[in-house]
Amino acid sequence: METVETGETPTRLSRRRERRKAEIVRVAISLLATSGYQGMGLDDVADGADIAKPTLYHYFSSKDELVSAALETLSNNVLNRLIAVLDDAPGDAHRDRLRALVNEQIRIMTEEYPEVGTIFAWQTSWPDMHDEARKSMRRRHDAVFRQVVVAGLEAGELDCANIDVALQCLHGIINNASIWLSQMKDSEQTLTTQRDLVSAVMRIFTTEHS
Amino acid sequence: METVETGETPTRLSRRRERRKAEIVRVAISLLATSGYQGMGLDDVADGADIAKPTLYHYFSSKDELVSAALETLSNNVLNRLIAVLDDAPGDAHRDRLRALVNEQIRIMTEEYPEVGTIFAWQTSWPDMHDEARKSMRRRHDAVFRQVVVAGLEAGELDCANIDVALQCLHGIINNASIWLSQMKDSEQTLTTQRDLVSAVMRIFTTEHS
Amino acid sequence: METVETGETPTRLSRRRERRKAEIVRVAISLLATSGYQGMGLDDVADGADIAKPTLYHYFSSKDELVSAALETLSNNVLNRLIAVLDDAPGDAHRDRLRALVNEQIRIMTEEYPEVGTIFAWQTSWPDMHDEARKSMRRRHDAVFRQVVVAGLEAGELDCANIDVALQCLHGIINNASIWLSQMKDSEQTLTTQRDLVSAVMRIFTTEHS
Amino acid sequence: METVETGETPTRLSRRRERRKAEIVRVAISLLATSGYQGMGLDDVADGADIAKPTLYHYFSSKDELVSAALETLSNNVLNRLIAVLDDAPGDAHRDRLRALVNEQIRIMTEEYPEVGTIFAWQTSWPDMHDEARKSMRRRHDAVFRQVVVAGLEAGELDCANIDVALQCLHGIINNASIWLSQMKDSEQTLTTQRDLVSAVMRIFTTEHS
DNA sequence: CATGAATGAGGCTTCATTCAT
DNA sequence: GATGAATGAAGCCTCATTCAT
Repeated sequence: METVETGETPTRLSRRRERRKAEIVRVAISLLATSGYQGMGLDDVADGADIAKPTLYHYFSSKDELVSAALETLSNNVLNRLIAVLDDAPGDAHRDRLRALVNEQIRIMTEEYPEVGTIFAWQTSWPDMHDEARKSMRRRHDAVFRQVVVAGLEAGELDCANIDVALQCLHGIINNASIWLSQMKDSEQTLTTQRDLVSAVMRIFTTEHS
Repeated sequence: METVETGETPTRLSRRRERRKAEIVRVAISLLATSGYQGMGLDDVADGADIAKPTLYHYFSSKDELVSAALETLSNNVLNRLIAVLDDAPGDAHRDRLRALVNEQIRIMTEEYPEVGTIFAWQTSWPDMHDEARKSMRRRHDAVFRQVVVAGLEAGELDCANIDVALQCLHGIINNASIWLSQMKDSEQTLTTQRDLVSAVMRIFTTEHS
Repeated sequence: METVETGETPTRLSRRRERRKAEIVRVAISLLATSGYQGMGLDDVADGADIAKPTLYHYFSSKDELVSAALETLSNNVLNRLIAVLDDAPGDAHRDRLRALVNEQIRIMTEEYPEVGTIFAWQTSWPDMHDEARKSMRRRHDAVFRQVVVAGLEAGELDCANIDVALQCLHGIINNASIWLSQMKDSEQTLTTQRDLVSAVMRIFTTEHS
Repeated sequence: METVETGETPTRLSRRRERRKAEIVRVAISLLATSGYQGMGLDDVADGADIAKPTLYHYFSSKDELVSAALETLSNNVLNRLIAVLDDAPGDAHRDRLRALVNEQIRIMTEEYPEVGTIFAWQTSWPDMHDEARKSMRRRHDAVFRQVVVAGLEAGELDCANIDVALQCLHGIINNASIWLSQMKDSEQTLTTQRDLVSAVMRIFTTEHS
């Protein structure tokens, strides 16, 4: 949950370094989401993290390394929350587990990372060097959902003609919904919309509807 | 093929100017889609149109004016194709008309504008100046689909709990699918996938499935 | 009074060419005065003369040639008017002739060329190539005044310690007054000020004052 | 020697910053005078200050901000020197004080700022943004001279028909003389000319001459 | 460790000038 | 002769990055 490469110096007061790093990454994720790769200026990152621009280079050797760290952190946080949902309800019906996953994903996007969809969208305009990281994220993210869908299909609880297409639809809906939902002012309406959204997604995977 | 602002001088070889303008806009649309607003450099536009950079200023007085023209051309082309589909089959069942719309939209995105989804996506990082154009495009685009869905709901042919949510899902699926589909190599698989995609979308609007 | 290099083709309907040239030069003089050498864009000149920019090159082979023509026309017009004043009153007292010269110069600057002072001011920022023309203009201009002053000094009508210094003062006063006067709104005040200005200049050349 | 905005951090080697800033401003003043606003290129400023062009932006956020600083520095330096002259001889006769002022102004223009006249001349072609600064400079500059002249008129030591006209003449003479004088090679002649110049100016304000 | 200073590369835009029609 | 089209050079400004303190 901290950063990945810990382990060398178990614990020391260089924890401060990790805290700073995490703060910088947090700002970077936010800027990446709102402004895109080209729009994220190191000036803005430094401002947001309350440090001077050259100080960034004590933590990340280049803009692209910072971006990589941001992508990785973002991936891990999202995946961890999704996996936690599955762990919390290991015995549920597959249909309910899928519903829970979708619901959690939507909550992540409205509450914590309103912008994550724009980062991992298929979209290009990112340097090639990050393609692998973004593809990997999408793959791992897809695997979480796919595993539940496959089990549901085998158990006869779910039903869709083409699982690849169905999962693409799922990702499309979720990515698109992220910013749309986070722009709603009325919080009650937001909740209602979220519920309807989950239902709409479930339609893609089920024949009879609740 | 559809340049705007024609009609003033139906004259002769100033057609060349319009052709050049259209070519520049074409390159701009492509770059906007692949690289985003910030990533679209006038150098690249000029290169793509085989002219020198300052020559761009004979046709567009600034980068933003070129971008505006690109957005407008893109909007008009897409909307015209969708409307043409509706006009071609005015008497069909609403369900079939919706299916035709979705199908056409997907074809637009795979054949002509593989990237249109990324331009009109909710995403930010565009100068405020273009917000209105992008919102307007989404609004008009949504209206085409909504009108068919509303008619279908009233006729009892379609059925969805929340029309706003359903349409958002539709747009999300389509936007997301655009680049995904255009990256497929095998053209037969592409066709199959398109068909499955349309079916998946239709699930959101219908209770019994064909 | 037309342009200088006439004489080859005595008269023809290529008079049109000369008229165009004169119009262009007129616009150029105005822009040179209000915007300076760097500020005078050929776009503006073409606009002001109601022709297209490349058409300028049919009349002047470069910006600098146009500028040269402008300087020459300006010089000639001003000098011609000053000489005409002297010719009109050949027998007057030298003091009165000087007063008439100063008065005419001020009228030129307020009525016809409000900006001429800024062009021939000592100021630099002009390409070297025009230095000679500007120096020559100043020399010829100075000669007109100097000739009267010298005659006045010899006749004992005028009196100044250093004729070079006195003439420099005269030019400085006149150049500076040009834009100052032309900014006055009240035309009666303008007249009064002009009269006082002439008196002030005369003080430099006379011991007893009228 | 007089940098503005000191006092905040009376600290140590951030003095270097102020020195650099002053150096840049010095170069800018010189270029503004010799080349005008449009002629002053940031390339030249950077060359003159022996730094790279982007480095300028560490000190001034735009060309216009640099120009503003240059105008302000120039104004302050000139006014301070003039006021110092008045302070040095507070008890002198008004006529002598005026003579001292004129003398000092001429020395400023020949020794330190040969070009100041061309910057604050009435001339246009400057962006509107600097109009206020230039007008303000002329106003404050005029006030210094006017105050002495008014006192001299009231005391009966000076005499001129129209004080506004007389002061305009003074400024015109001084501005015009600046570059003229600074082009003289022979330093003895320069001194003689300066003295004669002061005498000529004094004629405008006095009836009997020394 | 932290930062002010510095900069090469690149981005948008303007301008005087040439070329083809 | 007149003009729309085209462009190389230059101008102002930004940004990721390095260096010295």
